[in-house]
Amino acid sequence: MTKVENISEYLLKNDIKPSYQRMRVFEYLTSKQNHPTVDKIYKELIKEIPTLSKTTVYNTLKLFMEKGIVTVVNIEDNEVRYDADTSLHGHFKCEKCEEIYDFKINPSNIDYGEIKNFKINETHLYIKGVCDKCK
Amino acid sequence: MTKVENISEYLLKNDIKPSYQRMRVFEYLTSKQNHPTVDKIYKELIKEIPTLSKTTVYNTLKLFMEKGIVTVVNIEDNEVRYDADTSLHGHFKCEKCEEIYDFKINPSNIDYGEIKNFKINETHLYIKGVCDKCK
DNA sequence: TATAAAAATGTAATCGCTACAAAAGTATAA
DNA sequence: TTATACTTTTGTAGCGATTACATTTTTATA
Repeated sequence: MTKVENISEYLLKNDIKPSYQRMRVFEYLTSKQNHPTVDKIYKELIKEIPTLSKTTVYNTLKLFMEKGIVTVVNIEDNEVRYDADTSLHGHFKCEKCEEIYDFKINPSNIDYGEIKNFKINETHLYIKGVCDKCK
Repeated sequence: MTKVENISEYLLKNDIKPSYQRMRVFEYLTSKQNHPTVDKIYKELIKEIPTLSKTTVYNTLKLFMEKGIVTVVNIEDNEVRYDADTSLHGHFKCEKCEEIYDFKINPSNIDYGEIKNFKINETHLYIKGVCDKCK
């Protein structure tokens, strides 16, 4: 995604009041490319924001989702990850090192088959396998 | 997928003892094309198998997954669905009627971008939008 | 500075799923 | 058949992620 230079402005532009917690959560999402879980975000940020509540992280992510600046990454059925890159791209999860890689998708190469005429709002592609390092 | 004519044989072929409960769960998965949740399977089957336990449904699906005859459909982050069609295909979920449609994918049309050289074990594509009926 | 509104926090409750032990069913050998 | 071991099913208890909700804190406004 295009780098967000000024988080405060970016949130305002998306109709979100830039509170301290919201800015820190968004900053965490954009600076790390690890598609973190709620728990990961909470555990990292509480190191620097000792009063942070997990509920705040949940509330914040819910708001970000509603405003469309964050998407969910559903790769495993027992963990929900979040991604501040809302542009079309795929996710690859290595079954060995558990790393998640982003990869580009050429929109014109997507094969919508018999649902061509449906109205398409979101496209999600994820792949599991073994990455180059672990092969 | 190619229709499973004889469930008992199909399970045996996949190294699964065809108990009554297992056959009924598998039959439900193949006869309905609704990609059911555990709860849906349980609630439907208990009408005819009054002693059925939800744990059995969980155990059975876990076994089917391990043996590779069932895959998970992760479209929503708060519900896990199951699919007895393990061949490559996409899922479309209508945001209005909530129906899930299968659609064919041409494997050669998948754009693996910069992860071409990774070892690919599973490919999942799902799309959200509005179906023809609801447009 | 007072008041109202918004956001953050902490606790309790809910729900899906799993762990585990007991009961029921199945296969095997004498 | 009967005894024994093994597998499967069942029910209960427990765990962990998420949500609901009331309270506290912060921010905005008059």
